[in-house]
Amino acid sequence: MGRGRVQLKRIENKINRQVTFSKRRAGLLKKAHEISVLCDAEVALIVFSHKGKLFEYATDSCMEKILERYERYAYAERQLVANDSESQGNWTVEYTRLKAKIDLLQRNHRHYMGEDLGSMSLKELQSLEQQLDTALKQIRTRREKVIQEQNNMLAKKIKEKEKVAAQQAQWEHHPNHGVNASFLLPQPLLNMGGTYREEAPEVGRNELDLTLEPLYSCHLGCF
Amino acid sequence: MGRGRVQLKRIENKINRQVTFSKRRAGLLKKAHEISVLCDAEVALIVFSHKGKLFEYATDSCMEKILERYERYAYAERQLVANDSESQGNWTVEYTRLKAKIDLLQRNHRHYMGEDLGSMSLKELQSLEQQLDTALKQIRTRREKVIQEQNNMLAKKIKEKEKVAAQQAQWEHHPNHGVNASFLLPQPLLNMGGTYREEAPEVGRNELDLTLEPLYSCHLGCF
DNA sequence: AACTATTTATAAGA
DNA sequence: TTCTTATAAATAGTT
Repeated sequence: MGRGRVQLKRIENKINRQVTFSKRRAGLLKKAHEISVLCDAEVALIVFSHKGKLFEYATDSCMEKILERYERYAYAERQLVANDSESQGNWTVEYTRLKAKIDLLQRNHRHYMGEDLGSMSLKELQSLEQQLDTALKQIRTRREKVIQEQNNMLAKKIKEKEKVAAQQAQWEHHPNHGVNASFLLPQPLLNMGGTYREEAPEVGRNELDLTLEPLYSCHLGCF
Repeated sequence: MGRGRVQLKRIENKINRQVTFSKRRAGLLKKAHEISVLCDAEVALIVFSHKGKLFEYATDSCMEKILERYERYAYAERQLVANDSESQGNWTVEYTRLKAKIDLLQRNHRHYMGEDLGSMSLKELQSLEQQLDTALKQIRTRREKVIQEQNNMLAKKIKEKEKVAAQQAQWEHHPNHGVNASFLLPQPLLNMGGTYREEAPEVGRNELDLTLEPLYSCHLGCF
Protein backbone atom coordinates (compact mmCIF):
# COMPACT_ATOMS: atom_id res chain seq x y z
CA MET A 1 0.00 0.00 0.00
CA GLY A 2 2.39 2.58 -1.09
CA ARG A 3 4.72 3.46 -3.79
CA GLY A 4 6.68 0.29 -3.70
CA ARG A 5 5.87 -3.32 -3.13
CA VAL A 6 6.99 -4.37 0.31
CA GLN A 7 8.81 -7.56 1.26
CA LEU A 8 7.79 -9.32 4.41
CA LYS A 9 11.10 -9.05 6.19
CA ARG A 10 12.54 -6.88 8.90
CA ILE A 11 13.20 -3.33 7.74
CA GLU A 12 16.89 -2.89 8.39
CA ASN A 13 16.97 0.89 8.12
CA LYS A 14 16.24 2.10 11.62
CA ILE A 15 14.52 5.37 10.71
CA ASN A 16 12.45 3.67 8.10
CA ARG A 17 11.43 0.97 10.51
CA GLN A 18 10.38 3.48 13.12
CA VAL A 19 8.30 5.44 10.64
CA THR A 20 6.66 2.34 9.26
CA PHE A 21 5.97 1.17 12.78
CA SER A 22 4.18 4.40 13.65
CA LYS A 23 2.06 4.30 10.54
CA ARG A 24 1.19 0.64 10.65
CA ARG A 25 0.55 0.71 14.35
CA ALA A 26 -2.05 3.43 13.84
CA GLY A 27 -3.61 1.43 11.02
CA LEU A 28 -3.66 -1.76 13.02
CA LEU A 29 -5.30 -0.16 16.05
CA LYS A 30 -7.85 1.47 13.80
CA LYS A 31 -8.71 -1.81 12.12
CA ALA A 32 -8.93 -3.58 15.44
CA HIS A 33 -11.44 -1.01 16.59
CA GLU A 34 -13.38 -1.22 13.34
CA ILE A 35 -13.86 -4.98 13.36
CA SER A 36 -14.84 -4.73 16.99
CA VAL A 37 -17.60 -2.23 16.26
CA LEU A 38 -18.71 -3.46 12.86
CA CYS A 39 -18.83 -7.13 13.72
CA ASP A 40 -19.61 -6.95 17.40
CA ALA A 41 -16.41 -8.79 18.23
CA GLU A 42 -14.26 -8.59 21.32
CA VAL A 43 -10.74 -7.60 20.45
CA ALA A 44 -7.57 -7.25 22.47
CA LEU A 45 -4.44 -5.99 20.79
CA ILE A 46 -1.10 -5.58 22.44
CA VAL A 47 1.91 -4.19 20.63
CA PHE A 48 5.39 -3.76 22.02
CA SER A 49 7.68 -1.70 19.84
CA HIS A 50 11.21 -2.86 19.19
CA LYS A 51 12.25 -0.39 21.89
CA GLY A 52 9.80 -1.91 24.35
CA LYS A 53 7.11 0.73 24.34
CA LEU A 54 3.59 -0.56 24.86
CA PHE A 55 0.58 0.20 22.70
CA GLU A 56 -2.74 -1.43 23.22
CA TYR A 57 -6.33 -1.61 22.13
CA ALA A 58 -9.17 -3.41 23.83
CA THR A 59 -12.86 -3.48 23.07
CA ASP A 60 -14.66 -1.33 25.64
CA SER A 61 -11.25 -0.48 27.11
CA CYS A 62 -11.43 -3.63 29.12
CA MET A 63 -8.23 -5.48 28.46
CA GLU A 64 -8.26 -7.50 31.65
CA LYS A 65 -11.66 -8.97 30.98
CA ILE A 66 -10.68 -10.09 27.51
CA LEU A 67 -7.39 -11.55 28.67
CA GLU A 68 -9.21 -13.46 31.35
CA ARG A 69 -11.64 -14.79 28.84
CA TYR A 70 -8.72 -15.79 26.68
CA GLU A 71 -7.00 -17.58 29.53
CA ARG A 72 -10.16 -19.46 30.30
CA TYR A 73 -10.46 -20.43 26.69
CA ALA A 74 -6.96 -21.25 25.70
CA TYR A 75 -5.08 -22.29 28.79
CA ALA A 76 -7.28 -24.82 30.44
CA GLU A 77 -4.51 -27.27 31.11
CA ARG A 78 -1.95 -24.82 32.34
CA GLN A 79 -0.44 -25.85 35.61
CA LEU A 80 0.37 -23.56 38.44
CA VAL A 81 4.08 -23.51 39.02
CA ALA A 82 4.97 -22.51 42.52
CA ASN A 83 6.69 -19.16 42.53
CA ASP A 84 10.00 -18.62 44.27
CA SER A 85 8.48 -16.11 46.64
CA GLU A 86 6.07 -18.72 47.94
CA SER A 87 8.28 -20.02 50.67
CA GLN A 88 5.67 -20.08 53.39
CA GLY A 89 4.70 -23.74 53.34
CA ASN A 90 1.18 -23.57 54.71
CA TRP A 91 0.20 -20.62 52.60
CA THR A 92 1.47 -22.38 49.56
CA VAL A 93 -0.64 -25.42 50.27
CA GLU A 94 -3.69 -23.32 50.91
CA TYR A 95 -3.01 -21.30 47.83
CA THR A 96 -2.69 -24.39 45.68
CA ARG A 97 -6.01 -25.62 47.01
CA LEU A 98 -7.77 -22.43 46.05
CA LYS A 99 -6.12 -22.44 42.70
CA ALA A 100 -7.16 -26.03 42.08
CA LYS A 101 -10.69 -25.18 43.00
CA ILE A 102 -10.77 -22.25 40.62
CA ASP A 103 -9.31 -24.40 37.86
CA LEU A 104 -11.99 -26.98 38.39
CA LEU A 105 -14.75 -24.40 38.37
CA GLN A 106 -13.40 -22.80 35.23
CA ARG A 107 -13.00 -26.10 33.44
CA ASN A 108 -16.52 -27.02 34.37
CA HIS A 109 -17.76 -23.64 33.25
CA ARG A 110 -16.22 -24.16 29.84
CA HIS A 111 -18.08 -27.42 29.52
CA TYR A 112 -21.27 -25.61 30.34
CA MET A 113 -20.48 -23.21 27.54
CA GLY A 114 -20.04 -26.09 25.12
CA GLU A 115 -16.31 -25.60 24.94
CA ASP A 116 -13.46 -28.03 25.51
CA LEU A 117 -15.62 -31.07 24.99
CA GLY A 118 -12.85 -33.16 23.50
CA SER A 119 -11.90 -34.82 26.76
CA MET A 120 -15.39 -35.86 27.73
CA SER A 121 -16.72 -39.38 27.49
CA LEU A 122 -20.02 -40.24 25.90
CA LYS A 123 -21.61 -40.73 29.28
CA GLU A 124 -20.35 -37.39 30.51
CA LEU A 125 -21.61 -35.69 27.39
CA GLN A 126 -25.03 -37.21 27.82
CA SER A 127 -25.14 -36.17 31.43
CA LEU A 128 -24.05 -32.64 30.57
CA GLU A 129 -26.60 -32.41 27.81
CA GLN A 130 -29.36 -33.51 30.11
CA GLN A 131 -28.24 -31.01 32.73
CA LEU A 132 -28.19 -28.16 30.25
CA ASP A 133 -31.53 -29.17 28.85
CA THR A 134 -33.03 -29.01 32.31
CA ALA A 135 -31.35 -25.70 33.02
CA LEU A 136 -32.62 -24.27 29.79
CA LYS A 137 -36.17 -25.23 30.62
CA GLN A 138 -35.90 -23.59 34.03
CA ILE A 139 -34.41 -20.46 32.52
CA ARG A 140 -37.17 -20.23 29.94
CA THR A 141 -39.81 -20.66 32.58
CA ARG A 142 -38.16 -17.97 34.66
CA ARG A 143 -37.89 -15.62 31.70
CA GLU A 144 -41.54 -15.97 30.90
CA LYS A 145 -42.38 -15.34 34.51
CA VAL A 146 -40.26 -12.18 34.55
CA ILE A 147 -41.91 -10.97 31.38
CA GLN A 148 -45.33 -11.68 32.80
CA GLU A 149 -44.48 -9.77 35.96
CA GLN A 150 -43.26 -6.79 34.00
CA ASN A 151 -46.35 -6.99 31.89
CA ASN A 152 -48.62 -7.02 34.90
CA MET A 153 -46.76 -4.14 36.47
CA LEU A 154 -47.05 -2.04 33.33
CA ALA A 155 -50.72 -2.88 32.99
CA LYS A 156 -51.24 -1.77 36.57
CA LYS A 157 -49.46 1.52 35.96
CA ILE A 158 -51.58 2.15 32.93
CA LYS A 159 -54.76 1.51 34.82
CA GLU A 160 -53.67 3.99 37.46
CA LYS A 161 -52.97 6.55 34.80
CA GLU A 162 -56.37 5.93 33.29
CA LYS A 163 -57.96 6.41 36.65
CA VAL A 164 -56.11 9.68 37.21
CA ALA A 165 -57.03 10.82 33.75
CA ALA A 166 -60.64 9.95 34.31
CA GLN A 167 -60.66 11.80 37.60
CA GLN A 168 -59.07 14.85 36.02
CA ALA A 169 -61.62 14.81 33.28
CA GLN A 170 -64.38 14.64 35.87
CA TRP A 171 -62.92 17.35 38.09
CA GLU A 172 -62.25 19.77 35.33
CA HIS A 173 -65.59 19.18 33.60
CA HIS A 174 -63.70 19.28 30.38
CA PRO A 175 -64.04 15.82 28.86
CA ASN A 176 -61.51 16.56 26.13
CA HIS A 177 -58.72 17.80 28.37
CA GLY A 178 -58.00 14.50 30.01
CA VAL A 179 -55.30 12.14 28.88
CA ASN A 180 -56.47 10.07 25.98
CA ALA A 181 -55.68 6.61 27.21
CA SER A 182 -56.93 4.66 24.24
CA PHE A 183 -53.40 3.74 23.22
CA LEU A 184 -52.75 2.47 26.72
CA LEU A 185 -55.34 -0.25 26.65
CA PRO A 186 -54.22 -3.41 28.44
CA GLN A 187 -52.79 -5.74 25.86
CA PRO A 188 -49.69 -7.90 25.48
CA LEU A 189 -46.92 -5.44 26.20
CA LEU A 190 -43.95 -7.68 25.86
CA ASN A 191 -43.52 -10.64 23.60
CA MET A 192 -43.75 -13.98 25.28
CA GLY A 193 -42.51 -16.01 22.38
CA GLY A 194 -39.08 -17.38 21.72
CA THR A 195 -38.11 -14.97 19.00
CA TYR A 196 -36.14 -12.54 21.09
CA ARG A 197 -32.95 -13.43 19.32
CA GLU A 198 -33.93 -11.62 16.19
CA GLU A 199 -35.40 -8.77 18.14
CA ALA A 200 -32.57 -8.27 20.56
CA PRO A 201 -29.44 -9.13 18.63
CA GLU A 202 -27.45 -6.73 20.73
CA VAL A 203 -27.59 -8.97 23.77
CA GLY A 204 -24.07 -10.14 24.41
CA ARG A 205 -22.88 -13.41 25.84
CA ASN A 206 -23.34 -14.16 29.45
CA GLU A 207 -20.01 -13.49 30.90
CA LEU A 208 -18.36 -13.33 34.22
CA ASP A 209 -16.75 -10.14 35.19
CA LEU A 210 -13.89 -11.59 37.09
CA THR A 211 -11.89 -8.44 37.10
CA LEU A 212 -9.85 -8.49 40.20
CA GLU A 213 -6.86 -6.43 41.00
CA PRO A 214 -4.00 -8.62 39.83
CA LEU A 215 -1.79 -7.51 42.65
CA TYR A 216 0.03 -10.80 42.54
CA SER A 217 -0.32 -11.95 39.01
CA CYS A 218 3.21 -13.27 39.28
CA HIS A 219 2.03 -15.73 41.89
CA LEU A 220 -1.19 -16.59 40.15
CA GLY A 221 -0.31 -17.05 36.56
CA CYS A 222 -3.71 -18.49 35.99
CA PHE A 223 -6.25 -15.78 35.56
CA MET B 1 -12.02 -0.21 0.95
CA GLY B 2 -14.84 -1.45 -1.05
CA ARG B 3 -17.70 -0.39 -3.18
CA GLY B 4 -19.40 1.64 -0.56
CA ARG B 5 -18.22 3.85 2.21
CA VAL B 6 -18.75 2.09 5.47
CA GLN B 7 -20.17 3.59 8.64
CA LEU B 8 -18.46 2.75 11.87
CA LYS B 9 -21.41 1.08 13.47
CA ARG B 10 -22.52 -2.45 14.11
CA ILE B 11 -23.61 -4.24 10.94
CA GLU B 12 -27.15 -5.28 11.69
CA ASN B 13 -27.51 -7.83 8.90
CA LYS B 14 -26.31 -11.08 10.40
CA ILE B 15 -24.98 -12.64 7.21
CA ASN B 16 -23.25 -9.46 6.21
CA ARG B 17 -21.68 -9.12 9.62
CA GLN B 18 -20.36 -12.66 9.54
CA VAL B 19 -18.85 -12.20 6.08
CA THR B 20 -17.28 -8.90 6.98
CA PHE B 21 -15.93 -10.44 10.14
CA SER B 22 -14.23 -13.22 8.23
CA LYS B 23 -12.66 -10.84 5.76
CA ARG B 24 -11.53 -8.25 8.23
CA ARG B 25 -10.30 -10.82 10.67
CA ALA B 26 -8.02 -12.24 8.01
CA GLY B 27 -6.83 -8.74 7.18
CA LEU B 28 -6.24 -7.85 10.79
CA LEU B 29 -4.25 -10.99 11.53
CA LYS B 30 -2.19 -10.43 8.42
CA LYS B 31 -1.41 -6.87 9.37
CA ALA B 32 -0.54 -7.88 12.89
CA HIS B 33 1.93 -10.36 11.49
CA GLU B 34 3.34 -7.84 9.05
CA ILE B 35 4.07 -5.12 11.58
CA SER B 36 5.58 -7.75 13.79
CA VAL B 37 8.02 -8.87 11.10
CA LEU B 38 8.67 -5.57 9.37
CA CYS B 39 9.18 -3.52 12.49
CA ASP B 40 10.51 -6.16 14.82
CA ALA B 41 7.63 -5.60 17.22
CA GLU B 42 5.99 -8.01 19.59
CA VAL B 43 2.29 -8.35 18.89
CA ALA B 44 -0.52 -10.20 20.59
CA LEU B 45 -3.97 -10.14 19.05
CA ILE B 46 -7.03 -11.82 20.49
CA VAL B 47 -10.37 -11.76 18.74
CA PHE B 48 -13.60 -13.29 19.98
CA SER B 49 -16.33 -13.39 17.38
CA HIS B 50 -19.85 -12.38 18.30
CA LYS B 51 -20.56 -16.08 18.63
CA GLY B 52 -17.67 -16.54 21.01
CA LYS B 53 -15.18 -18.24 18.74
CA LEU B 54 -11.57 -17.41 19.44
CA PHE B 55 -9.01 -16.24 16.91
CA GLU B 56 -5.54 -15.20 17.87
CA TYR B 57 -2.18 -14.09 16.65
CA ALA B 58 1.00 -13.81 18.64
CA THR B 59 4.51 -13.01 17.52
CA ASP B 60 6.53 -16.23 17.55
CA SER B 61 3.36 -18.06 18.58
CA CYS B 62 4.09 -17.13 22.12
CA MET B 63 0.93 -15.53 23.43
CA GLU B 64 1.60 -16.32 27.02
CA LYS B 65 4.94 -14.59 27.09
CA ILE B 66 3.48 -11.43 25.62
CA LEU B 67 0.53 -11.42 27.97
CA GLU B 68 2.86 -11.81 30.89
CA ARG B 69 4.94 -8.95 29.62
CA TYR B 70 1.80 -6.92 29.31
CA GLU B 71 0.72 -7.69 32.82
CA ARG B 72 4.13 -6.70 34.12
CA TYR B 73 4.00 -3.52 32.14
CA ALA B 74 0.44 -2.50 32.79
CA TYR B 75 0.44 -3.28 36.46
CA ALA B 76 3.93 -2.34 37.41
CA GLU B 77 2.74 0.51 39.57
CA ARG B 78 0.28 -1.50 41.55
CA GLN B 79 2.81 -4.23 42.09
CA LEU B 80 5.30 -1.68 43.38
CA VAL B 81 2.78 -0.34 45.84
CA ALA B 82 1.87 -3.82 46.95
CA ASN B 83 5.46 -4.85 47.47
CA ASP B 84 5.90 -2.11 50.00
CA SER B 85 3.46 -3.71 52.38
CA GLU B 86 4.27 -6.59 54.66
CA SER B 87 3.78 -10.03 53.16
CA GLN B 88 1.43 -11.24 55.89
CA GLY B 89 -1.13 -8.59 55.07
CA ASN B 90 -0.75 -9.21 51.38
CA TRP B 91 -1.60 -12.82 51.74
CA THR B 92 -4.85 -11.85 53.34
CA VAL B 93 -5.62 -9.54 50.46
CA GLU B 94 -4.67 -12.21 48.00
CA TYR B 95 -6.82 -14.65 49.86
CA THR B 96 -9.82 -12.39 49.68
CA ARG B 97 -9.35 -12.01 45.96
CA LEU B 98 -9.31 -15.74 45.37
CA LYS B 99 -12.30 -16.18 47.61
CA ALA B 100 -14.24 -13.56 45.70
CA LYS B 101 -13.36 -15.21 42.45
CA ILE B 102 -14.55 -18.59 43.63
CA ASP B 103 -17.78 -17.06 44.86
CA LEU B 104 -18.35 -15.51 41.49
CA LEU B 105 -17.63 -18.73 39.64
CA GLN B 106 -19.94 -20.69 41.87
CA ARG B 107 -22.73 -18.18 41.52
CA ASN B 108 -22.30 -18.28 37.78
CA HIS B 109 -22.28 -22.04 37.79
CA ARG B 110 -25.59 -22.12 39.60
CA HIS B 111 -27.03 -19.91 36.90
CA TYR B 112 -25.79 -22.33 34.29
CA MET B 113 -27.62 -25.07 36.13
CA GLY B 114 -30.82 -23.07 36.01
CA GLU B 115 -30.67 -22.30 39.71
CA ASP B 116 -30.76 -19.02 41.59
CA LEU B 117 -32.33 -17.18 38.70
CA GLY B 118 -34.33 -14.83 40.89
CA SER B 119 -31.77 -12.06 40.81
CA MET B 120 -31.33 -12.02 37.07
CA SER B 121 -32.79 -9.39 34.79
CA LEU B 122 -34.72 -10.19 31.66
CA LYS B 123 -31.78 -9.27 29.52
CA GLU B 124 -29.44 -11.46 31.52
CA LEU B 125 -31.88 -14.34 31.29
CA GLN B 126 -32.12 -13.97 27.54
CA SER B 127 -28.38 -13.86 27.23
CA LEU B 128 -27.99 -16.93 29.42
CA GLU B 129 -30.63 -18.78 27.47
CA GLN B 130 -28.90 -18.02 24.22
CA GLN B 131 -25.57 -19.12 25.65
CA LEU B 132 -26.97 -22.40 26.90
CA ASP B 133 -28.75 -23.01 23.65
CA THR B 134 -25.49 -22.63 21.76
CA ALA B 135 -23.68 -24.84 24.25
CA LEU B 136 -26.32 -27.51 23.95
CA LYS B 137 -25.96 -27.57 20.19
CA GLN B 138 -22.21 -27.95 20.45
CA ILE B 139 -22.57 -30.72 23.00
CA ARG B 140 -25.05 -32.61 20.84
CA THR B 141 -22.78 -32.32 17.85
CA ARG B 142 -19.89 -33.60 19.90
CA ARG B 143 -21.93 -36.49 21.29
CA GLU B 144 -22.94 -37.61 17.84
CA LYS B 145 -19.37 -37.47 16.73
CA VAL B 146 -18.24 -39.59 19.68
CA ILE B 147 -20.97 -42.13 18.99
CA GLN B 148 -20.00 -42.28 15.33
CA GLU B 149 -16.37 -42.84 16.24
CA GLN B 150 -17.25 -45.67 18.61
CA ASN B 151 -19.50 -47.13 15.97
CA ASN B 152 -16.75 -47.09 13.39
CA MET B 153 -14.30 -48.63 15.80
CA LEU B 154 -16.66 -51.46 16.68
CA ALA B 155 -17.45 -52.12 13.05
CA LYS B 156 -13.75 -52.39 12.37
CA LYS B 157 -13.25 -54.89 15.18
CA ILE B 158 -16.09 -57.01 13.91
CA LYS B 159 -14.67 -57.11 10.44
CA GLU B 160 -11.38 -58.32 11.85
CA LYS B 161 -13.15 -61.03 13.79
CA GLU B 162 -14.99 -62.14 10.70
CA LYS B 163 -11.76 -62.38 8.84
CA VAL B 164 -10.22 -64.53 11.58
CA ALA B 165 -13.29 -66.72 11.70
CA ALA B 166 -13.22 -67.23 7.95
CA GLN B 167 -9.57 -68.20 8.07
CA GLN B 168 -10.17 -70.66 10.88
CA ALA B 169 -13.02 -72.24 8.98
CA GLN B 170 -10.78 -72.68 5.98
CA TRP B 171 -7.87 -74.13 7.96
CA GLU B 172 -9.88 -76.66 9.89
CA HIS B 173 -11.92 -77.88 6.88
CA HIS B 174 -14.87 -77.97 9.23
CA PRO B 175 -17.25 -75.32 7.98
CA ASN B 176 -19.55 -75.69 11.00
CA HIS B 177 -16.83 -75.42 13.64
CA GLY B 178 -15.93 -71.84 12.88
CA VAL B 179 -17.44 -68.88 14.64
CA ASN B 180 -20.86 -68.12 13.30
CA ALA B 181 -20.48 -64.44 12.53
CA SER B 182 -23.95 -63.81 11.18
CA PHE B 183 -24.95 -61.90 14.30
CA LEU B 184 -21.88 -59.71 13.92
CA LEU B 185 -22.83 -58.26 10.58
CA PRO B 186 -21.96 -54.59 10.27
CA GLN B 187 -25.00 -52.58 11.17
CA PRO B 188 -25.78 -49.56 13.30
CA LEU B 189 -24.49 -50.57 16.67
CA LEU B 190 -25.37 -47.52 18.66
CA ASN B 191 -28.35 -45.33 18.20
CA MET B 192 -27.63 -41.89 16.85
CA GLY B 193 -30.98 -40.40 17.75
CA GLY B 194 -31.97 -38.33 20.70
CA THR B 195 -33.58 -41.03 22.77
CA TYR B 196 -30.70 -41.80 25.07
CA ARG B 197 -32.50 -40.22 27.99
CA GLU B 198 -34.85 -43.15 28.23
CA GLU B 199 -32.03 -45.61 27.83
CA ALA B 200 -29.68 -44.10 30.35
CA PRO B 201 -31.89 -42.81 33.13
CA GLU B 202 -29.34 -43.81 35.70
CA VAL B 203 -26.91 -41.13 34.62
CA GLY B 204 -26.65 -38.66 37.44
CA ARG B 205 -26.20 -34.92 37.33
CA ASN B 206 -22.94 -33.46 36.24
CA GLU B 207 -21.53 -32.24 39.45
CA LEU B 208 -18.31 -30.90 40.77
CA ASP B 209 -16.73 -32.55 43.71
CA LEU B 210 -15.26 -29.52 45.31
CA THR B 211 -14.57 -31.13 48.60
CA LEU B 212 -11.30 -29.76 49.81
CA GLU B 213 -9.72 -30.00 53.22
CA PRO B 214 -10.55 -26.72 54.94
CA LEU B 215 -7.13 -26.34 56.43
CA TYR B 216 -7.60 -22.67 57.03
CA SER B 217 -11.32 -22.32 57.28
CA CYS B 218 -10.80 -19.72 59.96
CA HIS B 219 -9.36 -17.46 57.33
CA LEU B 220 -11.76 -18.44 54.62
CA GLY B 221 -15.17 -18.71 56.17
CA CYS B 222 -16.59 -19.42 52.77
CA PHE B 223 -16.49 -23.08 51.94
C1' DA C 1 -15.70 -18.73 -3.04
C1' DA C 2 -14.50 -15.33 -6.86
C1' DC C 3 -14.73 -10.93 -8.83
C1' DT C 4 -14.14 -5.96 -9.17
C1' DA C 5 -15.10 -1.18 -8.32
C1' DT C 6 -13.81 1.59 -4.76
C1' DT C 7 -12.00 3.01 -0.63
C1' DT C 8 -8.24 2.84 2.50
C1' DA C 9 -3.55 2.29 3.98
C1' DT C 10 0.84 3.47 3.41
C1' DA C 11 5.90 3.89 1.13
C1' DA C 12 8.43 7.23 -0.45
C1' DG C 13 9.26 11.90 -1.16
C1' DA C 14 9.00 16.80 0.40
C1' DT D 1 7.62 14.98 12.64
C1' DT D 2 3.92 15.91 9.48
C1' DC D 3 1.91 16.45 4.85
C1' DT D 4 1.42 14.93 0.21
C1' DT D 5 0.83 11.76 -3.34
C1' DA D 6 1.29 7.70 -6.15
C1' DT D 7 0.37 3.23 -5.66
C1' DA D 8 -0.45 -1.21 -3.30
C1' DA D 9 -3.78 -3.53 -0.52
C1' DA D 10 -8.06 -4.32 1.56
C1' DT D 11 -12.60 -4.96 1.14
C1' DA D 12 -18.05 -3.95 0.27
C1' DG D 13 -21.14 -5.26 -2.67
C1' DT D 14 -22.04 -8.40 -6.30
C1' DT D 15 -22.23 -12.86 -8.85
